[in-house]
Amino acid sequence: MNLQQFKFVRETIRRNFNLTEAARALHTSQPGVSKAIIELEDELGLRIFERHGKRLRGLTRPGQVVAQVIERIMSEVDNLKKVSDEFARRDEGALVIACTHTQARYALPKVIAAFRKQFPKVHLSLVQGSPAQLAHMVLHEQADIAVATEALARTPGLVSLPCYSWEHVVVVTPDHPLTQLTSSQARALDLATLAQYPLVTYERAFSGRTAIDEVFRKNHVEADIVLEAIDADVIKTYVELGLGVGIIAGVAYDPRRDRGLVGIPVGRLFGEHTTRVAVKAGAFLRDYILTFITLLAPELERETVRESIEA
Amino acid sequence: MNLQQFKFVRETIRRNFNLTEAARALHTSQPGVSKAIIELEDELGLRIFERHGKRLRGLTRPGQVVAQVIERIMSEVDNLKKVSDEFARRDEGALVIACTHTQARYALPKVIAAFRKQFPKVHLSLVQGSPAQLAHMVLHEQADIAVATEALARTPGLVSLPCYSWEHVVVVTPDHPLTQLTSSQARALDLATLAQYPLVTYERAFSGRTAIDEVFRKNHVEADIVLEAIDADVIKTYVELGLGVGIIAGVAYDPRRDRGLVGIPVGRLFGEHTTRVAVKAGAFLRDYILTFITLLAPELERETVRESIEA
DNA sequence: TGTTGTTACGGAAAACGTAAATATT
DNA sequence: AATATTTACGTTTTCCGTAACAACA
Repeated sequence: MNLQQFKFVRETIRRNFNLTEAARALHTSQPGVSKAIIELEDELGLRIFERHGKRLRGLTRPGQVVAQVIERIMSEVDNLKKVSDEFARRDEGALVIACTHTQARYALPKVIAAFRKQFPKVHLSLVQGSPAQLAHMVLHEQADIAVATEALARTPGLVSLPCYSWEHVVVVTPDHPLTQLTSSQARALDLATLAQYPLVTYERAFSGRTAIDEVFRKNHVEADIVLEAIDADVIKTYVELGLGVGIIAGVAYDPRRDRGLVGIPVGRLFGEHTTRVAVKAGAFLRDYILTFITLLAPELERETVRESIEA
Repeated sequence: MNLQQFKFVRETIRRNFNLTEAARALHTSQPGVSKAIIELEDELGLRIFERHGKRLRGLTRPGQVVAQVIERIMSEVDNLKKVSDEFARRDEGALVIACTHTQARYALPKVIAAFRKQFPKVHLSLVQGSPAQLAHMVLHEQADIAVATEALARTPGLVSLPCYSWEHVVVVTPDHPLTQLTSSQARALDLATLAQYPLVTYERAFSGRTAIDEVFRKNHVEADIVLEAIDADVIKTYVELGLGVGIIAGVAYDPRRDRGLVGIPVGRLFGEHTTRVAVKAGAFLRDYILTFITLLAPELERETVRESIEA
């Protein structure tokens, strides 16, 4: 039994039971992978892979259990590497942040600026995707942390912590009838009034869109969503074009920068949303990642974060 | 990086940083162990062990973290072996039960009889000790499960589940004044009455002795405990000798077998106690171990047990 | 001075890549 | 026929034990 065998098994599963691809991915020969796996199977006295003749097709029942354990072992081995990196070069390394457009464009800039000042040697990457994709990236160690409002909290295998809360805001062109509302009317802006206009907002699965739909549904108001986009910049562009009334995340509207638009605060009409940061459960957190999280969520104590992740 | 190195590091720590002993325990040469560890340290780019000249003295700060991760890795590797055993010979193997005397003598016989019928090929061992020792045995994989009333629930690293509840019973010789109580008086047998007599009961740390002390203390009654023992058989023997009044676990008194004694039920005078079964957190549970636990605690669902342990 | 850890060295074992054979789609 | 896996085999590397050396207590 050795780590090499585990690595081969893991990669073979990841490459859809194709030994050739697994071997290529690991820069080694295909027969070597085959042999190592067979030797492991022999040592354990069971078949890990289901074979149709010579083709690997999937995992046997014991194989499923073995694969789970191997996955955990390799994840700990990865942790070992991270630990050594951490002690060798405390303030150097890479940080891959998986986030939605909203986070990348509106919420993270300040945090990242502060982080860069503290850890100038850490190489930063921002990768974007849908919340479900972000969760997947962290789970598969393609990203260190994910920042989003949806999906993270209910993804098994992830540990997520609350960062900050926000509400939606309605944006319209300066000549739009809704701008004529008195401020007290605006505060009470109701769904029925809003639903008189065509709406432009987020795609399903982004930035509280599910909550928006839910609110309309619960109040039996039919909303006419003429355009969906995954980011507020696109939404704002089409609102400026007069396509309809925009509903975007509050953080995405800045009166100084968005001169062509008027923001109408709607309070918690569409609920209060909590953006969360997620990391892989059981992952070793390098010091600068911990720092990044505390910058993101200043309310959280450093030790609280570490404990929640390790538990 | 390889499993061999991990094994060496783990064993060296366990043998108090004595490479020579570690090598002996692993049936290999001492220079080999030394070299492997140094190579691992070089690869990780850090010293795991604190060295005074050439002597290993302890773990460095990074070493502590590394050791933790290695411990987890090796524990998963052990799981892998158990998994293969499980699938190779579902109903063969060994089951080491660590328990207190009370459990071994009074609670387990029925369970073990039932278990043997179901898994005749499993080799059973009963090892006894104080609850703290039992916890230690399971934690260090010298035993598969521990059964006891004390200590298990609050030992970190263990997962414990409730089996059954019991109360204490007072035992006296047939000619003892307490036998003259009417049954209604007996039901209300109070501490003050009891404390008029010398008492014989369990040692600290056994079978709810802490609860007994607590009850006397809280009620400001001075108890005269003339003899302490770790098991009910000893206690009963001395009660028969007339040394005093015995307080033992309810399961340990059987009117048919204990002819020389009279049992006086005292209800929950000394509290209600829950015997628990504990296994090491994260350990892979072989099928027959799971069965044994469900025999011990018939109230628990099989899947509930598995889930509590894996979580 | 006895005990413990590291370095040096050489034979044995295993790891791994190439080539060939075999099975699958 | 093309793709994929296993077997065979030989080279290269790593492993591991003995012996010698070095440093503690």
